[in-house]
Amino acid sequence: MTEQHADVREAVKVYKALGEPTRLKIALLLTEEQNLCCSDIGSKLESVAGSTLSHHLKQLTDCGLLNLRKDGTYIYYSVNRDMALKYAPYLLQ
Amino acid sequence: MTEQHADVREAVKVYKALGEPTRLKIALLLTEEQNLCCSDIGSKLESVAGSTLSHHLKQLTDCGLLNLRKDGTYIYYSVNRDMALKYAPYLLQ
DNA sequence: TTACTATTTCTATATTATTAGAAATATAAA
DNA sequence: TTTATATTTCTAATAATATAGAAATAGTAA
Repeated sequence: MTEQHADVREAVKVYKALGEPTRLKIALLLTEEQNLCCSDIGSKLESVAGSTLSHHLKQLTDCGLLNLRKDGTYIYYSVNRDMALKYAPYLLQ
Repeated sequence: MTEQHADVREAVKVYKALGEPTRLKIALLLTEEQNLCCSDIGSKLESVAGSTLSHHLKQLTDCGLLNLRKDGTYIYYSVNRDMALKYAPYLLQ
């Protein structure tokens, strides 16, 4: 394992996050339209419970792929383009 | 979901394959040194049973990330650079 | 305060994934 | 043929993940 792969653990987290259809769709939604909140995203997917969505969004933010901005009761999510470029530029196509 | 994301299912398979430490390490090993066989790879990882390794290699080839070339009882694996470039150029760094 | 909306946390369940031993298959070499 | 090595498949146990309902938390607005 070379120096440049010292971040294998981070990469695993990112790829694990993207290796699930709902989460990959969320990431793609957010590259098409930044700053969506949890309920916006929920309305663009078919039948995902709020608690499930929250779980997925946490995983995507925990690995660094999504940034969030709180505004009142809303949380707006956007894609961290540096992370996407590094690990999965496919998202940005 | 746009046209260019019609391959979401493929992407999920690729990212699921990379979202596991042993498999990511295998992919990284193979970008550093192409054409390793199953037992070569096994000897470069700590204590992974042959059956487990076989399972991981199958997942990596099934999603298209690895190519294989059979030679006698040996199977030599290499990274499919087009797939890596498309989904995870991080591997090739 | 009360009511309402957004999101998270708790909890439980169901599904999927990882792992490896044992047996099977395949090829090569003695 | 026998032996040895490489790899896969079968099987089962264990661990991890996805899911959603219910309850909790937090902010906003009436």
